[in-house]
Amino acid sequence: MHWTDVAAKALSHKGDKHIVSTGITPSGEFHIGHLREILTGDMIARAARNAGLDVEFVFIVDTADPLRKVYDFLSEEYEQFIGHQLGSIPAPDVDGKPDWRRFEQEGWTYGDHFLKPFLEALNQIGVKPRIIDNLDAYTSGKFDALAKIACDRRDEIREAIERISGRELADDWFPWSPLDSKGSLDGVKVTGYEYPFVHWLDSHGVEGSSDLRKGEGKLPWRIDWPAKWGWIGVTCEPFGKDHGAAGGSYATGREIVKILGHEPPHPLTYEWISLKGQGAMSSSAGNTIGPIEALELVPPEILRLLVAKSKPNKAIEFDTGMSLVNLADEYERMAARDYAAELSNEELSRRQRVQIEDAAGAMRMAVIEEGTEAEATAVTFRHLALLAQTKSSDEEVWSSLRNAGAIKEPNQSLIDRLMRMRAWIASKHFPLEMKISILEHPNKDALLALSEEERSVLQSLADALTTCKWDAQSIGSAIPQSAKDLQLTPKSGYRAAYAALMGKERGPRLAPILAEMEQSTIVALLQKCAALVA
RNA sequence: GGGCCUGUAGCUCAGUCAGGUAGAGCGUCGGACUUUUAAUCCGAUGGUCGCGGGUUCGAACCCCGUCAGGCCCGCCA
Repeated sequence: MHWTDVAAKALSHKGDKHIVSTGITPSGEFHIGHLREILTGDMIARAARNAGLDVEFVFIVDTADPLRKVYDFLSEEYEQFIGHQLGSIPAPDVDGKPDWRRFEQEGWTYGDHFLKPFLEALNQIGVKPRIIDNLDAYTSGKFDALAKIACDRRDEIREAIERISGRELADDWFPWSPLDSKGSLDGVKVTGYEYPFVHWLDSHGVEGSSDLRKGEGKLPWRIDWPAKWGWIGVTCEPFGKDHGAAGGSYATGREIVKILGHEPPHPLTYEWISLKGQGAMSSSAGNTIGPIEALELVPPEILRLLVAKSKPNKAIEFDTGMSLVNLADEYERMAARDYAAELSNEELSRRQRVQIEDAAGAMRMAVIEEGTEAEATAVTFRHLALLAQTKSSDEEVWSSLRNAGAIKEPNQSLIDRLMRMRAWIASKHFPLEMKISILEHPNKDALLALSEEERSVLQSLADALTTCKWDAQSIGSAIPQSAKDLQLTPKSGYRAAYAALMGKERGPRLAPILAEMEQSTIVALLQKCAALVA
């Protein structure tokens, strides 16, 4: 059973109606690590719907969280906003300075700034959650009832946190962080509580009262989370391994939510996504890849497959080089399989059956449109990479594929793929290994690796290409013909050509590539090679 | 200090919850395809299941210990 189906089954034991929730703090650029959070939730929701449950998927944007520090991409002016809520401060402009104009005229906030591109990415990748703005939830009173319970029963909550996390809370700890006279959550002392007011004294010496009903403050994270579960009615939530450890916020949350009068959601802990060779992603270290950037290179269904095929507790290494090619080709192979037919084989061992079911499950989760069948495009990533590099216009790519019988007309997903392929080739991420290049000088080692017979073809090949018409078709027949003229197999001709022109044993189809180059350059290179081994 | 996760073929991982002859995909190697040689098809190759004990007729799986990597117990997907 695919991991999403395991989760769906667990949910079905608890009831028919479910709310799967995810949440992210928009403190900086979103990266593909965040995509795992939201895709994990989306996939569980899909699987649960497949299992006949009534499921809603929500995404909570934690705009009530404070700005922790002045990040590298922010100007010093943000110093004044430390401790202020992300949904109530201006967004940075291109220079990292607060954009007051948009803030005042359009209400464009820091949270909006980072959320917007992420929502666009979600749209592309087929995730359609109900979005909850956490700051709005506070100010509109959604947290009121549970915040009251938390304040009333603060001793029980304090005891739970201290016991489970093993840390000691300060004497003046209080389960509500009021906003101070300047709008900051930092350095505020709670001096008293009479519902609906929490009285406070701030770092400027100002006293005031925070109204729970109006969200003039927020619950600290370890209570904020279970309170969300409560008022939204969350029954399932995936979260990163940081929250999942013993003593972590899920452990305290599951007890606190009971104090608040609700049941804890079904948990699912997932591992991080890291960038190959660079460790965990972190905005401050600058080693991130944004969802938008990733989607410029990778088709969305392939990004989904990456998450779907890995069990949540497995760390994922994201790599924009060769692994991406392999992943994309794997998608094509998996899309072309007939899982029902494979499973109808009675002789399968339990192990083989599980592997087929998992592959089928991963493909169900990979498709963008829920409930549709993955469609194989009949063109591998490798082949498309080759065509994109040798054909300057898209039409030439399609006509090549038509001639090969791979397609009749390109469908939209193939058109998108070619567009992304071109972006990938132009980017720094495109692997050298995939790059097509014709040698400038003979590669002696490659020539010496040829057999005597193969070497003897070189001269014949040089001659054939000197006289041949310079188009793909003529070149294509000249290569094998030059070997046949010597009573050798076409293979010898190809091997000689690859060694001489690319310094490799094999490679992509040569004719169309050569046709794009100068005949005299190619012939000169072949002559040199022939002379070298003569 | 306490706890969680991970360690299985060259690589990526299933299989561990319900103990019963070690499984996939990729790669590699070989063959086929007499002009599309990064393609496709067929076949083969490949593992002291991190290590050491224990329980058992039988352990990758359960128990104890141990090593390595990652993470949590302030904030972090």
